[in-house]
Order: sequence, then structure tokens, then C-alpha cells
Amino acid sequence: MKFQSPKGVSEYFPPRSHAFEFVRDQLLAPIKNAGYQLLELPIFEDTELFTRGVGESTDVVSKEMYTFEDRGGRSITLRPEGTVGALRSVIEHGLDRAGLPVKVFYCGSFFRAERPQAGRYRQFYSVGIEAIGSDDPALDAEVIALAYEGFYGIGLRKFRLEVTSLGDAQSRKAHRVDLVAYINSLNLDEATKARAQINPLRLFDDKRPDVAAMMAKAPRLLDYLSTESADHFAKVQEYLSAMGIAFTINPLMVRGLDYYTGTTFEFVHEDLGAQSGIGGGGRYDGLMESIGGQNISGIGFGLGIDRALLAAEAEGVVSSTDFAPTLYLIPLGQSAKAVAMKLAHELRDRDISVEVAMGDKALKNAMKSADKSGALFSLVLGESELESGNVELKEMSTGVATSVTLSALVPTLITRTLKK
RNA sequence: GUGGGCGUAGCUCAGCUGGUAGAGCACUCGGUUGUGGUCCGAGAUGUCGCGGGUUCGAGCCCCGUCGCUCACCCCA
Repeated sequence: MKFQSPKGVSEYFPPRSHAFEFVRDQLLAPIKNAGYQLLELPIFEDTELFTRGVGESTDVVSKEMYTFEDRGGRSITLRPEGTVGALRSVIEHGLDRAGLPVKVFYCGSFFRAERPQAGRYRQFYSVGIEAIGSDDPALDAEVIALAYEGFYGIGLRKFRLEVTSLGDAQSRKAHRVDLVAYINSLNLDEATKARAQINPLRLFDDKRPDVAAMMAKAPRLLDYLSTESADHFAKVQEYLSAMGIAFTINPLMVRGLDYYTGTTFEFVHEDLGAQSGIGGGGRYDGLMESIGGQNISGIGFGLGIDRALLAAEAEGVVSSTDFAPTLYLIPLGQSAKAVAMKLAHELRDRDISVEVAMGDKALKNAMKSADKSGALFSLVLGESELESGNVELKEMSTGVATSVTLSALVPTLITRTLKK
């Protein structure tokens, strides 16, 4: 029996795992600089949290959840997205009672039982933030900017930002009446009518040319915004422009999660396949209250680490290289090995990365391993070195060795590494 | 859930009109005393995805199945 990973999961192993780590850390960096604080959350929750929060009519809830019964007979679901779990935690622990807005971030894996394809996995990784308890349009702009800065920090350039506003409840209600009337006037097949029943906005996202042509003339939500909503959206745009962040308004944008209201946005990359969305999010006015919290609004996003990595690779801005130590230590003989272990232990304590040759290889082969490790320096520790206390520190790129006393090894490595 | 493409060594792949499996890279060891990269030599590695069928004989043909992959749908 040869085991393999479950269908459709993404997993990262060296050397690519290092590029993954880089992408994740770059996405996280601006978030931390803006005062968002870590929320480390469970990856499974009470199923009802998602059905209530995300919405039963969404594809995510109706057909993509990993749901099972635990030993106590409770219905449990692997989290398909991060927002409702984050809000549940905020509410449960009263984080929203100690000053608003609450600003939190999280990072980890999410699960959707879909048919896998390029950039779409059953277990995928996201970085997310939530800013809860302020209606200030500047907060919308900040959230969008943090996603933008994260992608930019990775080195991505071939992406665009699309924004729109879904307005407040009154705006959507007025629009929906006209939109449904318009859709009913169209000659559509049954499956499409069924989709429109669930959420008429979905039809704006239909890729079939004939449907898209019909929907191009449909009433647009942006034209139905209340003065308050329109004003809010105008300010968001103003702040984005002030930050020099380019965006396009996409009045046809549709998001698959029911809770979005007001400002919504998506980041789309040019070089990806069908799954080109590398991140997205928006404001959610009623969500806190719908899962048992106070009636306050919030805004957040989810950024796809897997897809951002794919995009970075497509743009050629990340390289997947193996770990390379500063020093590769080669002990010769049993007494030298104990000294080498001690030395490595001390060096690592001083934050110098060290690998020790294992397995008593011939010196020649140990040097080959040192070369392969990509180490900056190598050092042979044998009888003569132990006696004299002098070692030859060899710079691998030039082949030049310099004599150093063992006691001077740490300062020498530190200064010579800094010069690189 | 629906459709297309593909499954041969760790990786990339070759394998003719069916005759019981190969290359390159990588790996391990060696090329006379304790120093890598180039070069030379030697070595290890496959249930040809799995199961069935046709055939004297199947990596190759047929059926099924599983997996991977891309797209629809949906989204990170």
C-alpha cells in the first residue's frame, strides 16, 4: 500500500515550501504594521455557525462543506472560510467590548469539498483580517490597502484591484425588485432561472456570451445606492486615490458569500488560469448580529496564499531554493564529533546557522555535501585542529581558507557574514 | 456534480507495425595520506497506476477502476 495525500489538497515541501513561507510572511507584514493582532483559531466549528453566518443559499454552505459528526453527536464542519469563525471568537471573548474597532488577523488552512483544479484545492491557505465596529470609509480603504501592500511586497505587479459597492439594505431591496423583473422578462433555461432564484446577482457573473449580453442591459446595483451608501463609496475611492492605489470599478462584481454589504473588492491576477482571484473581501453590516453579537458592522478580506504563490511564480518574482547554512562543520573522528556538536550548539545559540556532517563520510564526500548544502563556509575539525585550537575557515565561493582560532570563530563568522 | 487530457526509475521523459524496460539529471561509492564545484569509473532504483480480457506472448490492443491534471460551476 502506497499512501498519498488526500485528493485535492495543497502541500508544500522543500524547496518550494520556502517560497510559500516568503509569500505568507509578505502578506502578513503590512497587516502587523497596521496594528492588527493575531487570532489563532480552531479549524473546525459548530456547523450551524457557517449555515447561519455564510448563508444556506451559498454554494460554499450548500455543497462544499466538510461536515461530520463528532463522538458526542455534534455536527462539526471544517472551516470553509475565516470570517465567521473570527467573529465568533471576537464575540465569545468580548473583544468588541474593549474599544472599537477590533482589528485582528489570522492565517491558516481552509477546506472546501470541490473538484480540484489549478489554483483550487480542497485544503488551501489564506491570510485574513477583520476590522470590526467602525463605519468609517477610511477603514475600508485601509483594509484594501493592506491587501494591496501585501501583494506588492511579494513583488507582484500584474494584478488589478476591482471594487464596487453592494449598498445598504434599502439600496439592495430597491434594486432587487427591478432586477428580478428584468430577469423574468428574459428567455433563460431552467438551471439559470434556478440560480437567479437563489441570488439574482449571480447572473451578472455568468460567462456565457449570450447571458452576459443580456445582463449587460440589466439594472445595476450601483445606480440604486442610497445617498449614504453612495457617499461612503465615494470616500473609499477618494482615500484609495490619495494612497496612490489604482483600482477599477466593476459594477458586475459578484461575491459568493451572502454576508457582504457595502464596499466589496477583489484582486485578480493576469497570469493565472481560471482561478484568477488572489484575494477579496468586503464589508458585512448584519453578520455580527446574525451570529449573536452586537449590531455593528465590520470589514475584512481573505488572501489566497496558494494563488499568490502561483502568481509570484508566474511573474518570476520568487525562487524556490533550499535552506543554506552559514557554516558546514565536518568532524573527523569520534573525539572531534563531540567537539563539533558542542560548537554547532554554541553557534546556533548565537543565531548562526550550522549543519554538521553526519555519518562519518570520507572527507572528500563530506566536502561534496558541504558544497551541496550551499553553505557560505566550511570547517574541518580533526586531530590537528583539536590540538592546536586553530581551524581553517573556508569560504566556499572562492575556495580561500583563512586560519582562525576556535575562540575567534563566532566574531569572525558574524563580521564576514555581515559583509555579504 | 459534468466534461477533456494524461498515468513507464526520486525528477524529466524515450520505448517502432505487440516479442518479458531504457536515457539524461539526481543519488551512493571510488579515482593512494585531510578538502567541494569540472572530469573519469562503478553501483543501487521500477509489481510500466491497479484489476480483468484478447494473444503463444501486452508498457503497447480492449473493458473497467483508481489517481493526477485542466476546464465548467464556484471561489482563496
